[in-house]
Amino acid sequence: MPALPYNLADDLTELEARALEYLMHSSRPGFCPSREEISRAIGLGGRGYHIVRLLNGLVEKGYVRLEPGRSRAITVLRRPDGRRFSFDTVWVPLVGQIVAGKPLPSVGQADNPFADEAIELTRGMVGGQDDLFALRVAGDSMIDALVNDGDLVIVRAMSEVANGDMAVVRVIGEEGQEENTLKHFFRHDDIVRLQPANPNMGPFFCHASRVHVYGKVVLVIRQLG
Amino acid sequence: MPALPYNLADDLTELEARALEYLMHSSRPGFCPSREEISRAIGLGGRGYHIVRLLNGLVEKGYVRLEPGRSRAITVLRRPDGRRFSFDTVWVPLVGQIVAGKPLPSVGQADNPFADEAIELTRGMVGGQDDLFALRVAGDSMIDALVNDGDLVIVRAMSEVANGDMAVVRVIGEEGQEENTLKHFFRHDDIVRLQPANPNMGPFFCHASRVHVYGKVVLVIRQLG
DNA sequence: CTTGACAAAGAACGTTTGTTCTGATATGAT
DNA sequence: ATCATATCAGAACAAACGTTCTTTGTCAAG
Repeated sequence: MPALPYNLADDLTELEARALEYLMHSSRPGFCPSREEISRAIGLGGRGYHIVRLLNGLVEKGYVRLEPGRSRAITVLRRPDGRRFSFDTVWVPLVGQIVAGKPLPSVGQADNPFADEAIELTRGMVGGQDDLFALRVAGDSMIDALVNDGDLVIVRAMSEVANGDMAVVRVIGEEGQEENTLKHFFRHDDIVRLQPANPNMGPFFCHASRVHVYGKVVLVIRQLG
Repeated sequence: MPALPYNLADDLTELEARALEYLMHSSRPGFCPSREEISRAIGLGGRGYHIVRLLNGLVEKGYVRLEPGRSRAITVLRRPDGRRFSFDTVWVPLVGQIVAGKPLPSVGQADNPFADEAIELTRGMVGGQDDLFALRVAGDSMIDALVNDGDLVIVRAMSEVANGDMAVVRVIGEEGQEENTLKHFFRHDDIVRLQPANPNMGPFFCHASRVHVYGKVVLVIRQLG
């Protein structure tokens, strides 16, 4: 039995902890173990009264819930260390790339090669937030936001963000050129200050009418390997 | 029947789509519907041959998987719009902070204030990898790796990494001082080249005996919102 | 109207599952 | 050694489950 990566709550017996561990790691949609399977998994046999007592113990201590009258219906509520357990994931559509010089693709655009892709995240990572979309960063033009080529940026779509939020914005320059960036957003009356995440770099100021906000950056994910 | 928030794949019949919709939204760890429940949910009755045909259709089209010989064992593979669907998550223990000047905490250390924490990630994000642990970055000393204060670094524990991998390493200086960094790792005979992720910064060379590898960085996560 | 094709529902059957009762084994106190 | 207690395992039973066969109903073509 390998060491667990966390401390066990002290109200669990050895067998209860093993059963809970097994349930937590094996239970998924489409795979709900029966009592005999639990019994075998923790080194016991059969499906006799000992399993009934073991599961009742876990129920009374608040670790699992049994659906009465259903087979294979055991829901884990808390982990063996007592912390809440959930299995919630959300799918975030990958709407396209973010490139410094090009406009952002819109959701549901017909000719978007990314339209079919989506990123699966745990709900714990994005909170209960709605209106999320993902962008793949192309090029190293946003390196001052500590975001590099290939990184994923999860954005909550909103037209106005709070001061200090990291925002995906489009800046229209004096000569009409346009650029997307990721910056900390501060607005003082009609002047917007865009502050790079890299503390070694200075801010950029411009008039609010020249800044279009796509949304607030919720998460940056860099997959390396 | 309310409108679905996406377009249905055109290889699904009306009933197949309804059944898949029900499976996708009801299936969770601890709740796996039986065939009769599916039948009732889509407005039919009983558990006769029509349900067998319906499920076989979904299997043949690649939308679900049935575990042979198990009851209530239907895994959704694709959503009704054809996009991939999974619910797999893994828990990665957060073993502590990574600070430039301090040694890395070890897993299961008794006085570790992070010992109870863990990060839930989707399996798609880390592949099928094992021996993962998470570190919280403290301070901005690793900004040349595009990693800032508060970021989460998911590491696969290994004592040797391949050339080019982003690695968590400990460098022992000439005067005995030690430092943790995140760098791209290259080894040429006994000389190790540590290359910052930021292309604007130059490499660092040192003897292999002065570099201790903790593992390979698999994922960097920055939560902002 | 008749026929054939198809889908849904019901019946029959063997297996699985959960529950409960009972027996076997181990442990500890006296 | 004896007894009480606790725990695991097996047997018995009823309900649930999946499979297969059969029946019923619907619809379109001839």
